[in-house]
Amino acid sequence: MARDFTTRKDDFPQWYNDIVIKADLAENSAVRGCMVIKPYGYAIWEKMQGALDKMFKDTGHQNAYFPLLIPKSFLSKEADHVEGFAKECAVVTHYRLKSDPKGGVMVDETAKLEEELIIRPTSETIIWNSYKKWINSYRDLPLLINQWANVVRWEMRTRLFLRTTEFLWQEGHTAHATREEAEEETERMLSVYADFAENFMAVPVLKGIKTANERFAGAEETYCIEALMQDGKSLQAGTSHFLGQNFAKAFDVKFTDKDGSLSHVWATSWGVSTRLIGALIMAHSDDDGLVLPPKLAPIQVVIIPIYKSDEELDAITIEAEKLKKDLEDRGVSVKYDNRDTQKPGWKFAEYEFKGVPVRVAIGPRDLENGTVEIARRDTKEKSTQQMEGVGAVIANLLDEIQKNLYDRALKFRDDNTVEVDTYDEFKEVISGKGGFVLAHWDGEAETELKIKTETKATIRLIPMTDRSGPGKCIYTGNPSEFKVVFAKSY
RNA sequence: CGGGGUGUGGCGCAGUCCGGUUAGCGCACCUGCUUUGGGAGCAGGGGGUCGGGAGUUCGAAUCUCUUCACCCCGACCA
Repeated sequence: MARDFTTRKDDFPQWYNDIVIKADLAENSAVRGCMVIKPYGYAIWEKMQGALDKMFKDTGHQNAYFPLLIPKSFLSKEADHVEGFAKECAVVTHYRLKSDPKGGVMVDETAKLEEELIIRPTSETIIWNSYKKWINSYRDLPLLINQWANVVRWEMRTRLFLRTTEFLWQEGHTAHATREEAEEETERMLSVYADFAENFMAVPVLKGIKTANERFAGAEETYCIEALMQDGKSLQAGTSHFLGQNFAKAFDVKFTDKDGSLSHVWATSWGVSTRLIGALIMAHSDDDGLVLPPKLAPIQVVIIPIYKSDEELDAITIEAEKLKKDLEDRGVSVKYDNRDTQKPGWKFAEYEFKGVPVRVAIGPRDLENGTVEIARRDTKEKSTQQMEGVGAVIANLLDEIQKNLYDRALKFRDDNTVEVDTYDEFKEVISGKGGFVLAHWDGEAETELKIKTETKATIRLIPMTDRSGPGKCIYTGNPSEFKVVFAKSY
């Protein structure tokens, strides 16, 4: 096969980019920093949405939709929040254009907005403005809302899926009567994300708490899941925030409790974005292209006929359609690619690059022998199977691939997670093969920043469980209760 | 916003230093024939305001000025 894209070893960022482009997931658009998500890439997002949406509904949430545009004054109601997002907000200042004498159109300065609108970087403020109206009594709680939306954050540097100016995500926003309930919700949704990452994306994740430096602007506590990519860098795959009463106070959202007392409600927010597609790519794909876990693959099985004459194709099509029906009855998504415009070899390469988990080839030899050729994408193994009963074999194989991808990613993470006790060891690992590095830290934001400046590594999370015993901070030597997880990150 | 780079058929590039027939190559595209179990071969064909503007010159993709766009590296981030 002619190699016309980069390998991971050669240039990991370029490899990533080549996969996104060549697998036809997305491309850069005419708008700087914004991408076009192409049908195949969007199909993956739709699979993610489908699974997540069900998990949200199963945990009692409902979908709603709030405006894209937020009055500028709303953002400034919560001090930390505005400080965190102000630098990356797109602002709408006018509502009309007029024709330009020099040609084209220009902003009509007479159509200046009374109050400027910002394009949502996140929706806490516009949502809490509504919640004020919706919540009066303990009977209105808990309020469990999710929205699927696009948001805009004016980033300086962008990368397809990983960081773009506009991106798609879901944001959950909940209100509760007590701190405990809100904290439970925060952790519940973190578990939902971890469950999704591991069981659908086949990506093992660490769950934990962010340090103050990495905390969401306006949150009291930020929980996260972090996944290790093949280049040894960590990617934040989802966040869940305990917002305390910050937004309730900022937007004056109070409720009357059973005993007649009036108090501010407790809040959470949580989100995952199209960035997950980037995580998927960097966790599983190889030098032959994209590798998709069956549960998120838009096409799980592709059937390719190999033939010389129309008669041969007709005979193969009968078998192929039978198999397709059999698989579809088992809930498997199948594409029978009988295009005469591309050759079999071309199709093999194409679907391989697009990460289709299982390929079935049927040719004249198979018709004679009552067999099919099956190739799995994850290991590149090929085998010949009896046509009889092959539907069940393929269904099992899909499960096996799903599991294999997870096991492989978990092994990679285990192989790339080390504990260190000295700063020298720490620097050696971080500047070397990377990965997750567990080390003692004294809990000071300043220490974390110094380590970041010197090594580019940050604390990805503070473990919630599986904590080590006490020790001394690798940087300052001050006492530390347990080790935290460092890594370079996306 | 600093530093670097690139703009030439749909995509990727050569040509630019040192100006000179009709601006070339690969891929893709179209037609025909042969092919089809890992990106087929041969033959023929179509497609370009050389990013825009101004200038120098007998003559500009090439030199000068100007302008626009995009990419990469840094500060910020799901």
